[in-house]
Amino acid sequence: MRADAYRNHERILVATRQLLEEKGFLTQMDDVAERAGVGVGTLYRHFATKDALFGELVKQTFEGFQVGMQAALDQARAGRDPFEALSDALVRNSELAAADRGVQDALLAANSQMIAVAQPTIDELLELTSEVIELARAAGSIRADAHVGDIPMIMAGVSSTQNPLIASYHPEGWRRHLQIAIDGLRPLNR
Amino acid sequence: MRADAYRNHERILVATRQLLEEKGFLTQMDDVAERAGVGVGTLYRHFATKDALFGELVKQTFEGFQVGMQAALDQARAGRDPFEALSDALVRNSELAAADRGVQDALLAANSQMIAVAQPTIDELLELTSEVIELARAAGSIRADAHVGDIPMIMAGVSSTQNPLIASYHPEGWRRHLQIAIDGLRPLNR
Amino acid sequence: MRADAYRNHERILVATRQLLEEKGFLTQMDDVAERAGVGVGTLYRHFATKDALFGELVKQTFEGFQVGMQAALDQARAGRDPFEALSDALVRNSELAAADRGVQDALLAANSQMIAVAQPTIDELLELTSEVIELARAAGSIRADAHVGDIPMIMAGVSSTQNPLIASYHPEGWRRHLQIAIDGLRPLNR
Amino acid sequence: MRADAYRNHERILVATRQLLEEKGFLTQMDDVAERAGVGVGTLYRHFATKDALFGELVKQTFEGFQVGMQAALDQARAGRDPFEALSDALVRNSELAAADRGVQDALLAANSQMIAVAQPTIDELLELTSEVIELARAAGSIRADAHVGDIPMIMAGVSSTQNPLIASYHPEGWRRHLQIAIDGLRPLNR
DNA sequence: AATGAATGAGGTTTCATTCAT
DNA sequence: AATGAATGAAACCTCATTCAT
Repeated sequence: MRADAYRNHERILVATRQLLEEKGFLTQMDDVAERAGVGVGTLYRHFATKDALFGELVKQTFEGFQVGMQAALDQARAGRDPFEALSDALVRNSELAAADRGVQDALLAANSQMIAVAQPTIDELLELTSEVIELARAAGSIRADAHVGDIPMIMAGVSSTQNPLIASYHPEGWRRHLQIAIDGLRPLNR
Repeated sequence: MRADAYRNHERILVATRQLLEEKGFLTQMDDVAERAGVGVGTLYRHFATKDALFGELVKQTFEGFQVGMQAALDQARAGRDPFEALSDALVRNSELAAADRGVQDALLAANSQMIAVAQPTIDELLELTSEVIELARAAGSIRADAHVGDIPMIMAGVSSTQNPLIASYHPEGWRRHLQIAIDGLRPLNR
Repeated sequence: MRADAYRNHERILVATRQLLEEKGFLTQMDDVAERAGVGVGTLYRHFATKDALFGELVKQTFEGFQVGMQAALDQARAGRDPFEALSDALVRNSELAAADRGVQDALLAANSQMIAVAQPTIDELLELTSEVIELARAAGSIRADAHVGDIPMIMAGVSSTQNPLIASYHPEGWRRHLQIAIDGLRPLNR
Repeated sequence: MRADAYRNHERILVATRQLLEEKGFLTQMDDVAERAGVGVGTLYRHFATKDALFGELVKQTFEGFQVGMQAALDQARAGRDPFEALSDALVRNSELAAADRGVQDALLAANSQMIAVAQPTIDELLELTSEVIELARAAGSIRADAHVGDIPMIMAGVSSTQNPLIASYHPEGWRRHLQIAIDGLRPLNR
């Protein structure tokens, strides 16, 4: 039964991700249950509330970002130019976000309940990011006034840029936006 | 009677803007009617649907942006450095957006019905922007590969960055984000 | 439209009373709406919550009791023996309660939200009752230690006694119970 | 194994009683299972339905009343004044009821399914009561028209009087109510 | 025999929109 | 032209009961 419960848990998460992609924030609990092939009751056994469910997905997203940022930190420690490592991580994480439009849109409309679920993960991500920026600053390959808070801002910018409405003016244009932001992070006398 | 109708129209718009600021997307038609001091029926006489109402506000926002961009174009034509004029316009328009969080949030979660109302205005704004960028490119004060589509992306990024959730890491940080983006638009060998 | 709204208000109240009688506390809002011939939305426009609706009925019940107790007070002031007047009021009010089983049952299971609606009316009723008891005590026709709190207790007792489950042992037996309680209120050396 | 099952049975009953006291009729089967330290499945193995479980508690309550009434009968047969014995039994049983508010409240809102479980016990109790009243009537220490059905009515009255909502006007007031009812049962020329 | 995950009908309440007055 | 009462399709969530392990 443990195996069954685990399977259901996964199916629920997958179903939610799909529906968020298809129908956006209008996704309903009953739909999720149906798509996952479970009863609503089961859905609520796994996630006590709609916010808890959406929050879990947001958390998973940030866990994905964490992996990318951790890799950047590892590379920087191993001798690679920290700014290059950071740039790559931002591109990779933006690709994740682009492939995960549904959750990104949910995040845009997130309320504090949803965020609360992911907060610890977010904090860890910021901690990692902080270290990478520190290394880049020490190496002189980033603006002297770079600040960890710049990164969520850039990511939020890129994400909003991936929104279909904006993207229609420039498909895949988020890559440019990110490039512009990355270039803007370089030392001014580059 | 015409004056009365006009007054109601204005009051509805003002009420919606206020409520969007206060309660965000949870704003309801009944709330709007009450705040505007009219019946729901009257509200629906002025705006056939919720999307039409919110769309009108979005349109007004872009009309505000138009004013700023027109000024930039006028200045550039009068001899000012086009990139400087553009930068100023972006800052001014971002300030407008910051002062109008409610509508911005609605815009972020907008659906195509809402956008449709503002589409002509958006197109005009892009046309103006295009001309400014052309002048800047001719003057060599902007990246050679600058593209009109970069601007809505940057504005979307700044706006998402003004969202309270992101802003909490960096209040007024959107100014930095914008600065980074502007710096990223400069020619690489600046 | 005001007339229509009033009619609906009344129909809702009547429908609720009927259903409370038929199905007891299991009565549902949808049922009430259907029976009243209105949409659920209309039901909720008139009563913001289930408790508010049930509470209104409870309040009406106590208003009925008030009429009876006021009559007793008037009679006592006009020279009738206050204890006789009180007894009659208790009998009359118990008859009302018997004819209103549904609301009585709801009252038994009432929560504080429901009671809150009727509280002012209850307080007024107790005030009236207090005055009657005072007159009876002055006239020496009631136990010297009679207390206003005795009356709600007796009424609660009679009401629970009208419950079908208990009543099955003694239909109309509540009259006896009330008689016993009234006799118990007389001065001991009667 | 038999011992285990018995222990579970008891724990379930104790848990239900506690929860009925704490949360009243909002008590849920899951709550009961958790408090009892068993799974819901086990709970349902012991009691086929919620009504069966609550009914069992009601039955236990009446078994307690039986003990008191049996003692009264024994005393009356042994020569004590039957009315005095009856009064004492009523007081003792009311004290039991007061100490067991949860079950009493459930009883007040009971449906026929719940009652069915306790019916045989109730019948036995009434039989005992009948005999005591007969003795009292023979001794002339009770109203000539006393009837066994008077007793459940009085007990129902006292119980409803112990309800927190009513009791708030007169804490421990049920003792008075009972006293008034007992006095009302006395021969009129006492 | 025990467990607890799963079920899903059903409960209350909301809110964009319509329509009688 | 204005009003606001009415509508009813959902939305979220609960909980007694079943059933696979």
